[in-house]
Amino acid sequence: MKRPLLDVVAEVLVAQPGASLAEVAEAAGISRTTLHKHYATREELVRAVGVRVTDIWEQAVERVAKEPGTEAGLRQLLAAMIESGPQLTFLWRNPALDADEELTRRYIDVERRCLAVLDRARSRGLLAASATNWWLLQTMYSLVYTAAEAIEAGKLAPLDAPDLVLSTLLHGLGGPIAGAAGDGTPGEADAATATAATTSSPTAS
Amino acid sequence: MKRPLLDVVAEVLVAQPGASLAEVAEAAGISRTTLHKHYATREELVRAVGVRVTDIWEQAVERVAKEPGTEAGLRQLLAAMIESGPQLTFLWRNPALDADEELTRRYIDVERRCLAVLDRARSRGLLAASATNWWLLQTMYSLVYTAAEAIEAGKLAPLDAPDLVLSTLLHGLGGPIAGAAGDGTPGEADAATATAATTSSPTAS
DNA sequence: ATAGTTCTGAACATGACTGTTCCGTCCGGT
DNA sequence: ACCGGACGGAACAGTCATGTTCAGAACTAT
Repeated sequence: MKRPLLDVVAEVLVAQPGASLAEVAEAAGISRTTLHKHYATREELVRAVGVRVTDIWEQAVERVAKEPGTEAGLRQLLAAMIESGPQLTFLWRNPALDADEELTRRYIDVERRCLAVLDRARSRGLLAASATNWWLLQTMYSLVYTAAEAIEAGKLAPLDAPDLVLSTLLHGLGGPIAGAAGDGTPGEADAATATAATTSSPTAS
Repeated sequence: MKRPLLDVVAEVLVAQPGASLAEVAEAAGISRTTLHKHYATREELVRAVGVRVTDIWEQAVERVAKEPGTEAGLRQLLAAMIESGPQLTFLWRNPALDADEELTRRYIDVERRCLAVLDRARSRGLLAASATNWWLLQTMYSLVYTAAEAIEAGKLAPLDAPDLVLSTLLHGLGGPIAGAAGDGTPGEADAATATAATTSSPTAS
C-alpha cells in the first residue's frame, strides 16, 4: 500500500510530462506542500524521475547485456527496451535532462552496452556490416518506441511486440523476394509480422 | 520579403510547439496585438497551422500518389514524407487537433492514399503480404520521423535519407544472410545502408 | 502523556501567458 | 486633403503554475 513516492511521481510524469505539481501531488496522495518538501523545485523532481528512469533502463540492459549476439539475444534486448519504452521517451523528450552531466554520462554508457550486443550480432553476420551504428540505434529506438506506444494504445499485444520489432528490424517489411531467408518455401512467411490488430483504424498519434 | 503570415507562424510553431504568442509574433515581425487580430485565440492559430500542415502533407502525397508500386515509387513517397517530416510531427503531437473533425477526416484520407501506394507495392510482391497495413504505416512513419530528425540535426544528408529509409523499410538491417536479395555475391551490400554520419556521437534525442 | 517529526490546509507573492481594450500612427486610395 | 483599414504600443484583467511561509493536526517513539 505504501508505494515509494518516487514510483508514483515517475508514473505520473512519464504518462503526462506536462502535469502540474498539484496533479502529481494528488496522484501521489499527498499535499502539494509535502511534495515540495521532498523535491524543492520542479526541476529537482524531474531530475529525480530522470535518474530513476535511467536506473530502470540501465537494469533492463544490464539484464541482457551478457546475451550473445544471437537472434534470441537480440530479442531479449528488444523486449527489455519495449518494456521500458514509455520511460525512455521521458528521457528523450526532456531537453532539460541533457544538461545533467551524470545522467547523460550514464545514458551514453548504457547505450554503449546496447551497441556491444549489437556489435556481437553484427560480427555473427546477423546484422548488416554496412549498417552504421548510429542508424542502427536510431532505427531500433524508433521501432521500440512505436511498439511501446502501440501496446499502450492496446493495438499490439505485449507478447507479440518483441518478435514483430525483431523481424522488422532484421528483415524489414519487404516481400518474400528480398525479405525471406535464403531457403525456398516462400509460403511460410515470418510468422511474427502478422497478428497485430484486428481493425486498421488509422488515426493520428 | 513579404512572406505570408501563416508561413512564418507555421515555421515557428512547428519548430517550437510550445512557443508563446509573443515569440510567434516577434518571429513574424508583427506585434502581439496584430497577431491576435488575425487569430483571435491560440487554439485558432494552432488549428490554422494544422490545416496548413495538412495541406502540405496532402500535396506531397498527391504528387506521388499516382506512382506505381515500384521501388522507385516507394522511394518517391518516402522522399515526400521525409521532406515534410517536421511538419507531420506537429500533427502527431497535437492532441488538440484530433478534436477537429475536418482535419482528421482529411488526415485519414491522405493516409488512405499512402496505403494505396503501399498496397500496389504489396501486390507486386515488393512488400510482405503478411505485414499489417497498420504496422506498415507505423514503421514507415517512425523511420521517416527518425530520418527527418536526423537531417535536422545535420547527421544525415537529405539526399541519402530516402534511400536509407527505403532500404531499411524493405530489407531491414539484417545481415547478408537474410537481408540481401536472393542472388549470391554477398560482398556488394545494399549501397544505401552506409554513408550516414561520420561520428557516432550517441547523445539523447 | 509527551516530545519530535511529518504532513496538511490555507494563504501569499511572483511570474508567465493569454485575451482584450483603447488610442494613436501609418499608409494607400480617392 | 481626406478617409478607412491595418498596425503598433501600452495597459489591464484573468488565469494558472510555481515556490514559500506558517500555524495546526496527525502520527510515532519513548
